[in-house]
Amino acid sequence: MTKPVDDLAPKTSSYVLLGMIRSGLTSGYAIKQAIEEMRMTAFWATSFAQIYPELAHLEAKGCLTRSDDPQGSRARSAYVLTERGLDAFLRWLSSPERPVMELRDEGLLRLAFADNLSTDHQLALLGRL
Amino acid sequence: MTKPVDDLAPKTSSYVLLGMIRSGLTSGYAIKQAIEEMRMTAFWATSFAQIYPELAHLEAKGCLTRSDDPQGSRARSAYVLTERGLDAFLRWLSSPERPVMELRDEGLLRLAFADNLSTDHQLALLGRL
DNA sequence: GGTGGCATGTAAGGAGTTACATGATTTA
DNA sequence: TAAATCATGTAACTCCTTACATGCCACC
Repeated sequence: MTKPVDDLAPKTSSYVLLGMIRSGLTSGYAIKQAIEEMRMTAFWATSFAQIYPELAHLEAKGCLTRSDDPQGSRARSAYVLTERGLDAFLRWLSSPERPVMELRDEGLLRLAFADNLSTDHQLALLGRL
Repeated sequence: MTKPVDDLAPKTSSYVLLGMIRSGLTSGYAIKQAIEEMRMTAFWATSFAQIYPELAHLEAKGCLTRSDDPQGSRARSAYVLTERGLDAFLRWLSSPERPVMELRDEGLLRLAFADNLSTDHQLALLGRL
């Protein structure tokens, strides 16, 4: 038995990378830029410290192929999807499982405890939301 | 120089506990229940594995005082705020810093990549949001 | 010559999760 | 008597963050 494709990229952040590469972005740096430019950070933030190790990991799992893509004498990597990678990505996209939806809102949390403050401090708190 | 009160409870989840105890809840179990009943999980989730160690930590820092509060022969702990604890809580509540607001929405993420699917799969995806 | 952008990465640690473990009490 | 609820906790792990480190290149 071969392992099911689902195991190749267990965490959602992996699929962000697969999807971005599928969209034609080739380097980690370009992916990070795109995530910010299209304001994907609003509902799925990432960092370089996540992206680069995860690209290596996805390559090791056979979801990506890496190649050198130097700009002059400045090194750059270019990634493309393998068939396995594309397959994993598309399976995730059309997976019937309920998608994760998590919110952490410190403003609402403070609001929930606002009865501990005086009226003017409560107003100030609302202003900071 | 004594340490500033802000250092006593650096993470937001600590203040949830301080606030709940301030509201008159005494045990970790009761706090967890209340968080779920008032649907605070919608914007700030927690678990027992977070609550119990953190209560011990806040006690060690001098923000809480613990006492035995058995129910029959079933053990239970009761916590109350110390002056330091109350002080830390109120400072957090009226802190001028921008409150943290983080969203992780896998549904929106999939939507952002929906152009990789056929029309009927796209519709199915919308149905799963 | 310095600042800012391009490009890739590592180290250390914090915050939170799931799963497990235990035992008493209440309710069906 | 079995299941649900009350009550507390630990172990192992994952994910993610901040801070750091390096070096090239273009522009002013």
